[in-house]
Amino acid sequence: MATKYWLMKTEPTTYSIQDLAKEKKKTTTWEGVRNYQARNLLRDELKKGDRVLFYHSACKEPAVVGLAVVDREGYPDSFAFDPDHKYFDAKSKKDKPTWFMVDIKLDQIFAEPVTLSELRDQASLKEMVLLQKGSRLSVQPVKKSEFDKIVKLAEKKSA
DNA sequence: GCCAACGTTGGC
DNA sequence: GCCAACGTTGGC
Repeated sequence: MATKYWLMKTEPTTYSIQDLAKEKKKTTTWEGVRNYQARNLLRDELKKGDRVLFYHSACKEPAVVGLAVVDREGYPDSFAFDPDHKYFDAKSKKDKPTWFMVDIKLDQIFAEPVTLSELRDQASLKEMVLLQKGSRLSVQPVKKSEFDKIVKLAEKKSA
């Protein structure tokens, strides 16, 4: 199976790439996705070894801040089963879970994040899901060419 | 803090 | 099945 490429959004005030770097094995569960389109991707499409652009949203400088790798493929989001947790969802049953999550592992933190406005400046990135009007999918597919371009932009900035 | 865009809910 | 009301996302 060919490696696929994804972009995953997080609000850094909730969970940042620096938080991921502090994790014992630099891995974390990616729980709390409560959107069906994103759920389908987590459940069916993200495969171990797939590459991830780690994106900070709803902050001063929205940007791709680094890279991660899918460490565990989709499995039921157990946070949905905990009535005391903010991600609890009574509709999701253990024998028939509504929501799924993956685990991801840090690959690298960019020395210089690639900002949203820099992404918009690139003609070759015009078709990125992230840049489409009204797009707010928190897990979204990325083309290999887009992924490679962004890694190159990050390298260029920190060179 | 504002507000456009989108997703979900629920009455009918 | 329609659609208005509401809640959320996320850039600015």
